[in-house]
Amino acid sequence: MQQKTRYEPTEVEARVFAEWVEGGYFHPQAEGSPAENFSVAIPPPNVTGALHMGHALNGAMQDALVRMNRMRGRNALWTLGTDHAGIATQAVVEKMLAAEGTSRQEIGREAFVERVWAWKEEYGSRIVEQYKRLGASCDYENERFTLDEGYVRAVYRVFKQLYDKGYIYRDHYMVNWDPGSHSAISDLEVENREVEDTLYSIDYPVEGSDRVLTVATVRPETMLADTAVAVNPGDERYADLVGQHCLLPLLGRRIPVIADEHVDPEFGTGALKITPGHDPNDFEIGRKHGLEEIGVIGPDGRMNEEAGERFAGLSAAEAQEAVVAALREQGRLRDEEPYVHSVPFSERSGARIEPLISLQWFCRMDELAAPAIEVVERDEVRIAPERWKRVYLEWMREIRPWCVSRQLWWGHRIPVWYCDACEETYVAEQPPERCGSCEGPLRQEEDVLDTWFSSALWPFATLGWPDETPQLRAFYPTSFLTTAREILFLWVARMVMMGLEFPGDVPFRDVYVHSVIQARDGRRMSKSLGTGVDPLEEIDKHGADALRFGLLAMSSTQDVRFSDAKVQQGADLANKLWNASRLILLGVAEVEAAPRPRTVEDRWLLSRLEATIASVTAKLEQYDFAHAASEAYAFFWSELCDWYLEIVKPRLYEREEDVSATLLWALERVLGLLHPVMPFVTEEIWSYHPSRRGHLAVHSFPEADESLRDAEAEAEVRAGIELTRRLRAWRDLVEAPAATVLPARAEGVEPQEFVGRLARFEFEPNGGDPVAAVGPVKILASAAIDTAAIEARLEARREELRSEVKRAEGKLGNERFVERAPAEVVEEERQKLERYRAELEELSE
RNA sequence: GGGCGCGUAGCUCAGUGGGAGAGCGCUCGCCUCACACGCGAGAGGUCGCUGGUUCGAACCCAGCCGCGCCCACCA
Repeated sequence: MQQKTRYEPTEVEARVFAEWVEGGYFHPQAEGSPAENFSVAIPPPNVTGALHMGHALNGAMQDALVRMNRMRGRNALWTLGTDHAGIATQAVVEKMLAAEGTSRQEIGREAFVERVWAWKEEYGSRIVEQYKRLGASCDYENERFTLDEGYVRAVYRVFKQLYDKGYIYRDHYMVNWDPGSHSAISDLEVENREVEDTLYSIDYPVEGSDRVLTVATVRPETMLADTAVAVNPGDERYADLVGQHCLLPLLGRRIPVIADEHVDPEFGTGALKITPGHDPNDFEIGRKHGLEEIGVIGPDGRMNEEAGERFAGLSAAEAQEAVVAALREQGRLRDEEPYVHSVPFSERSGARIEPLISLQWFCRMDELAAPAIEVVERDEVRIAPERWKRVYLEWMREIRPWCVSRQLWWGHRIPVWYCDACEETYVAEQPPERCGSCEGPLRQEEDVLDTWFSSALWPFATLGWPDETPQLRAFYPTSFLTTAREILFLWVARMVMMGLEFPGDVPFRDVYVHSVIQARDGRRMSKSLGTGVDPLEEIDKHGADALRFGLLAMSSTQDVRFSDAKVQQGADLANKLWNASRLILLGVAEVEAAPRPRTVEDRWLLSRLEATIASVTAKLEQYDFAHAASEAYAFFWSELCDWYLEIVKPRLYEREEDVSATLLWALERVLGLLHPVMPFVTEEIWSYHPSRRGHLAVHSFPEADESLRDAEAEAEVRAGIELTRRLRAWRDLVEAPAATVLPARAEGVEPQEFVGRLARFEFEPNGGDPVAAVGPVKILASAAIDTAAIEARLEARREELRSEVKRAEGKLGNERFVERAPAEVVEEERQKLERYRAELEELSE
């Protein structure tokens, strides 16, 4: 420590982390109640994932709270694990197969799933290792995976029970078909983008008449699946046509003209083609009117035989061209114009969603949502910032059935078995041997469950549910959850519903929706845009503590741009901590750390320290990480280092025992206070502290001692600091050489000893004539002072004072202010005015 | 279409009713025996615009302009 004037994080972090793990500090005893303990279930990152800035921020927040609570002596559990991430993981392995010139279809389901497991064993722990780099104090002894054995059991139990309650059912229904991943996806995985398409107007002849109904569409190829034309029931233009039929161009199918409120008479011609098989709105209308549902586009995105010989086999895009050409040929194409509208795309594969009807498994949500709404309304689950509470509630109140099946191979294969012989369906946690009715063989459902179905169970499945484990008793409900707002519905809401339905209690007490860290230029961080900032690179360059401090300091309730300056600030703070600690630890006498105030400055420092502890702690508890970090920084840097250490240096050099004890005490408390934010550097410094009995990670967290607060000392030292500043500014102004000690004489109150020392003034009782006055200090003539500059300085100060006097006079001259403002505000203003006038008078002498 | 958020110093952001702040950057002076990743001193803002409420508005209200996000079934 003696020689190292720089803190080198890379030399420290891996070693310190290993010590923590060896100490077993991250694996708490499963004892006590959830109210006494503290637990967090990490938002499980995808196994395919690499640590990105969102993980790092999220992790820094969780770790700060987990560490603080662990230091407070609570059993603190931070459950770690990964999500099998169906589509993403399957895509990675499919890509590998493609590179080998094969495909999953070629090798078959069983071999494919084996390949994915092999991939997982080899690469799946990458992100876990990356969390360690961050210093995350997760329970690495009990890492979970959403497809591990116990977890699968929980998933099957949940599926079975929801099925038995009648919530889970199978239906032919309109789904978002993702041609990219060849699977249905949920509404929440669809993003709408503005796209310019062509809006085609097509004439549909009315049967037995020479009239036509003109409909508009951006998807003319879907007309092949039209089963009606709809108009608004109040639309007089078409009132007589309702109940009649149109003849579908190209195919000649007879389709009814129906009336439905959904149709906007103002849009286009007021006539709408109805395609229940390929449009979500039309599907609803179709079901309402009992229309036939025809599918002309298959899961492969190609036209099927229903589209007719002429179009079958074409891709949808090709079919569009062909249909338009055919319509034009027949003179049915009335108009085409460019049209900008929003179009659904898959967030997973990026492909344009093909709405189509298919046989899927759904989960009815109304019954599950009701209690999940109540607990949030009653603040049994608190959502912060407050505005997200409303967003959550509004979404929950309009919740729709959840399509839980996915046409993938990687995931929880749906625990349903069919008997082809007698058409029985079995839903079970364990595979049934054979059909109970006909003894025939059973065939398991091919589809797997939506990844989010299993993530929804995360807080309790990781604790051993459905078994009544000690872990579940000790740590469920978990204490809090930090999350990005984009998964509020996808994940958070579903955990609340499942938690209430299965273990029977909320999954967490507090939800903190954190800000999004954008790229430096304000765009979103994204791999594909190349705008991402790699947290591991930042850790390599500046250390994990620096990144953690930076992220917490830049975090906010609103989105913020990634700030290199804040990370640098964190690195600087680590270095400053190191060097201030060197000064203290290498300089102190051999004494016990204890508050031993001898001077007013000691009392000031202790008072400020306790105030800071109280404030920073309160901010951490309120998830106000940014202010917690910057307040701790400001106290340590400015008050402790810039002022107190400079003030007590002479006493420290003499190895005075009082100041030694006080400094050791203050250092211990500062290290403890900062440990949740910067665990590595504080732990490293602690290893040199004479009070050390064990690791800082499990040392007690400082609790503010109100008895050390001292308003008088604070005021007195504040005045001394202010005077020192003014004296320094004065010497800068007259360009006195930095090293020269200037003569001065104090009049009235004698300033504290440190004022002269830190401002480099020597106070003499006598001496010559004063050339200037700074507060109670008369500065005496000396060769080092440029007298011409003094007058300029005086005049500048007088000007400042005149303007202040004028401002205060104006305010106090306002009768209504004096009458209506609170008395103490008016009094304060009066005192200021007096002070300014006095100083002005003094300077004008 | 509905909702939410934001516009404060050159940059990134705090500040939600009583004299405009931080970090970085910039200027000047310092290698003062913990730290030059440092120390000291400064310069720099019509607080998006317009009205209103108030003794008093960056802060509350209304409207407008600009930016971002979420939700939504107008072809």
